[in-house]
Amino acid sequence: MRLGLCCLFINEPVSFRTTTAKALSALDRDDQLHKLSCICHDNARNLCLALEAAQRLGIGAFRIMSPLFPRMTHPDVGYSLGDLPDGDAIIHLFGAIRSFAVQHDIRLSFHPDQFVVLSSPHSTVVANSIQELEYQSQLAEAVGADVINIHGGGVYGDKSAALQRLSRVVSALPESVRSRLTLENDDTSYTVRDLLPVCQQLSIPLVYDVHHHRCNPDGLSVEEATRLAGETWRRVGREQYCHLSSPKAGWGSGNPKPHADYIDLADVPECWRGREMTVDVEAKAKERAVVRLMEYLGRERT
DNA sequence: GCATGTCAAGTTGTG
DNA sequence: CACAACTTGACATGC
Repeated sequence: MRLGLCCLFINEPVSFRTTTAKALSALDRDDQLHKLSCICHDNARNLCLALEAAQRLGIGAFRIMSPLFPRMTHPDVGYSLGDLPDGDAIIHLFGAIRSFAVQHDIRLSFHPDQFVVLSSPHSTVVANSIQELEYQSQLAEAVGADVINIHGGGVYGDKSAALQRLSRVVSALPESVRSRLTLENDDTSYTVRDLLPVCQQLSIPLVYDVHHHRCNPDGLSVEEATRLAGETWRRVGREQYCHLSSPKAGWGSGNPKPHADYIDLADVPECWRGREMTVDVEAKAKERAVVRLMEYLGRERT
């Protein structure tokens, strides 16, 4: 089991910067690009630091923050890598990141946020989503990330119609996006059972989030969901990817959806132990939670 | 300096 | 019907 960290560290000196469209809009274009260039360059350097820290801690995967290049697809202040004064230096850093990740076998992924909705009935929402996916696939290509993971999106009162729209949009995506795209079961709308047919039909792997499955069950057992999702990965010859978290308020009462600081060992499925797979740890205590889980699992084995 | 409100985008579910 | 949750800062502003 390869354990992964999501986006941030709490104890390591790694931080990512961002900016807002509003702040940028007060500047003229040259100043905008200068500011963005500094931020992107900084973020690329911090991504190097992140991978070095991950390697040192024995973390085997890292999810890269969506706004690594903030506001890149914004209609007013958007830009491309070539527009940035430090573009060449950034490309150089990306090459270094890529080879470091390969050398130390750190798997990289992207997880666009909730605004990427391919099942939407609104064509502008879908068009913006595709543009965002193209941006992320460009970065993914540059740093060697093999996964861009998204949710099914909204239901709009008719799940099968929404799934049909999703299928149609996914099958028409550019190859640079499609070859990395994965679908994940969520905690309100789309379950493993809902997404499996789409994934099977389009040869898109399914990221199995066991916490979402427990919050939003579909009749499949954890073992069945793990196996069925695993087949979508085997079919494309890639290592299975799963997500894991523990409920902040426990399973007993209240809302189990918010994530706890650490992973409760009891929430790690029995059938995952010793299995060849990547597991992103979604926990508030970030790298400390990953390290603690590694220690738990290691201790358990002896 | 430090605290606080704000930030592109979508959808669902709750109060 | 309005607003928080998702997930979470970091930045900009104002004291």
